[in-house]
This record gives sequence, structure tokens and C-alpha cells, in this order.
Amino acid sequence: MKYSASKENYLKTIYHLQNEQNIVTTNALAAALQAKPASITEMLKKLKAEKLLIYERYKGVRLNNEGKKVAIQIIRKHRLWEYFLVRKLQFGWNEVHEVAEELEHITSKKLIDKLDAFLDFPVTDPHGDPIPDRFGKFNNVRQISLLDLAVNKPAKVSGVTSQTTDMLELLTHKNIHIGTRLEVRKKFPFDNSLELKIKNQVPITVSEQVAKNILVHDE
Amino acid sequence: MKYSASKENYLKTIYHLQNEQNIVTTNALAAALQAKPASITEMLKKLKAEKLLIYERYKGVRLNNEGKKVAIQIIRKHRLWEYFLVRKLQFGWNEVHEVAEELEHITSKKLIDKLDAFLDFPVTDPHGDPIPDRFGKFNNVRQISLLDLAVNKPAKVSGVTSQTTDMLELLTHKNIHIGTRLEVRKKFPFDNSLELKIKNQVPITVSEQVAKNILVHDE
DNA sequence: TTATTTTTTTAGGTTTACCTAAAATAAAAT
DNA sequence: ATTTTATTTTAGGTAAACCTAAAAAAATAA
Repeated sequence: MKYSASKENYLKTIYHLQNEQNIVTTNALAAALQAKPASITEMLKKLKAEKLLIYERYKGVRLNNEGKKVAIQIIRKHRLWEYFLVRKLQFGWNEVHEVAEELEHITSKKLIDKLDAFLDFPVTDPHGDPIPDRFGKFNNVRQISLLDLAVNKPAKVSGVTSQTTDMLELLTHKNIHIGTRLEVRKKFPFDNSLELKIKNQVPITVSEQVAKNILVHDE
Repeated sequence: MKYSASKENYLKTIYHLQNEQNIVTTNALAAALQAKPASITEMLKKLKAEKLLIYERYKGVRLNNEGKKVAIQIIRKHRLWEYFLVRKLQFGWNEVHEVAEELEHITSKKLIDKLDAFLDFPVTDPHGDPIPDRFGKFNNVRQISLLDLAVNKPAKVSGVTSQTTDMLELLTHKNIHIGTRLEVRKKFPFDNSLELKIKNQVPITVSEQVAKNILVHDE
């Protein structure tokens, strides 16, 4: 159950590509991994021997259940580290990817579960992509922070990243719950606060700090 | 200025060994790195070609200034990560070494400086070893937490790991400063609090939390 | 000082993950 | 249905970091 960083990158990349292409070609992998097709073929044979994917020559590749399981754990690590870098170390969300590419290959399971707990079990990374939990389960809908929602675009609250009692108390008071439909009426650049409209209610204002922690998705 | 994890381990290990042995032998390195002497010789030739150490066949090895500089940066990373694991992720101080062995090879300079800031610039790792600063400077005296000081052993306060104003206010009030000579009179296992004796003063008591953050060294 | 033992190096392999160039297969075009 | 083009694979090579076995140098003992 321990794979080289290179193998982990192959599994992760195949996972991402097969969500768009269903069957993943050698050339697509070569482009994504910045390697030559010959190298891809070679590695696919090794990964097949390790029973991580379904591959037959000239016919492309797909992960099997075991391969998916491994890929999802790497994605979990990547996204948790990204979240850590942005929320705790004050990195910009656009500068964390490369560092997370390295951190995702640290092997300790205990480390990643403790990191998860330290971060309060976040469900979305700084780019809005879902973070799989310890068991590999995650929301398939792409969530974004309320802060990044376009003005006048209807959305539905799908979660909060910080589950402190203070935060939950505030949300209850403002009548915001999981499933609440709302839209942003106005953004105030001065303090990044937002004016929100919830159906049948008077408009309310939330601070940047609060908006940052509310996750929404389309419709 | 970028070296493989393996090369970094060689430099780090030579650094540690030459603090005891002055000249480091091939066999000593082989034992420390769990590799065969032949592999050591091979790598030493490479590191010499990269101008990181002074090496002549059959005559042992020493780091030059550049090699030391690199080694210290790796040690800095190792100890900062250990501190992070213990203080933020609640690892036991005895179970962090292996994980830090992996984390120390993450390359981002920005990451390590931001981590340092996030941790409030600690000067000692959980084992009492000094943490080099951004420029590679560090105290050579081995500091330990007051919590780990033996009863009736005279010691001198050399630093505090948490520099919050609350902590500093408490220390000022109890008359504890950098340089204060003191000894532990009694340890209360019930709450891990300590009774301290400072010369010409009445004995005082400090909690586990406070003692943990006070660093002392011998004499 | 010469012989023996220990340490270190050299010479030649192995594995991993890349590469290039040529061959095989599949897909597209005439 | 061939031919042409594109994709994929095979064959053989390289660099890094390890290995074993044998040779060379240094240290120790007789």
C-alpha cells in the first residue's frame, strides 16, 4: 500500500482525466504528466501488474476500484494541504498548487488525519474542489465560497468550513442553514462585506469573514 | 541550490557526525545512513564535485561552508516540522521524527518561512534542540523545557517558546526573565505543576502550561 | 619491520523512471 | 480498399542511488 511519488502522480492524473474522457489515452497522459508516450506505456504496464488499473495495449486505460481508492487518498492529501497553506499560513490560493504537489506524497496516514482534525474537517479546498474524508467519500457538486459567488446568481448553501459554535450561532441568527437559497445583491469593496437576499426576507449583510466560511453551489 | 533528498540526508548526517568526530569516516556514515561503505564513497565523490565538502580518498570527509549552510537549512526544516507536529497536531514528541524526516525535504523556502512565522519563531524543538533561524543562526547550548528539568538541578532561563503578551505578563509578574537562575524544588504529578526556587525569593508555583514554554539550560 | 586485520575504494550489477528511434497497430483520408 | 497519417508500443540507452565482490590502502599487531 505504498507507492512511489511518480506512481501516485500517474494514478492521480488518470483519475482526473477519466472524469472527463472516460477512457484515458497514452497521449493525453503524456501531455498531462509532461513525459513521452513511451514512458507512459512502460509505467502503465507496471501499474497493471500491481492491479491498480485496467489496461490493454492500444486500448487506453481506466483505474479499477483499488486504483481509484489510492488516487482519492492522494487528492485528499493535496487538498487538505492546500487548505492548510491558505488558511493557516496565509498563502494566496493561486500559489499553493506546486507546494501541495510535493506535500501530497508525504506518507504518514496519521499526519493527514491529524491535519484534517486541526483544520476542523474542511469539505472544500481553496479552489472550491471537494475534499474527500478519511474514507474517501466526498460531495461531487463543486462548491465555492460565498465570497466568490457572482452578484445576482442564485445559489444554495451547501456547507460551512468552520464549524465553531460562534459561527453556527451567527448563522442561526441570520437564518442561514444548509439548503438555504440565496443570492448576493451587492458587494462592498471597502470591507468585502456582502448584502444577501434570501427569498421572503429583508436583505441582510454578512462580513467577509463569515462569507468566506459559507459554501454554496449553483441553482 | 536544489539537492535530492538523498544528498540532503548525506549533508545532514555528516553535519551531525562532525560535531562529535570532527573528521567523519566512511564507515561511520555507512552506519548512520544504513547503507554500504561502497555507496558512501560513490556519493562523497559526487558531493565533492558539487563543492559541498572536503574529501580525499582514505582520509574521511568534512563539510565546507557551503555544505554546512545547506545542512543547517535542512535541520531548520526538520525541527520546525517537529515543533509543528507536536504543538499544533498533538503528536507525541517521541513519534515525530520519522514524519519530519520526510517533511524536511519539501523544497519551498516560502513554505518554511511562513511555517516559522505561524509557529511564532520557536527557538527549540520538542526534543530541546535549537532551531536555526532563517539565516542559519542558532544557540549552541542545548535548551530543554523547564518541565523536563530534574529536581534540584540549577539552571538558567534561556528563552520562552510562546511570546504572547499574556505569557510575558505572567513571567514579568513572577519575576522570571532571560538569565534568571532557578531550580525546581518539587514536581506535583497531579497537575504537573512545579514549585520553583529563585535565589533570594520565596518559592513560587507555575502550571504545566507555563513550565512547558520556559526554556532553560545547565548551570 | 613485516604480517595481519580493518577500512576504504574500485569495478561491475540492479532498479526506477526517464529518454530516443524504430516498429507495430489503429484511425483517417483518398 | 488501399494509402497516408497519427498513435502507441517495443527495443535499447541513460542517470541516480543503491548493491556485492574483489582490490587497494591504512592501521594494528607480532
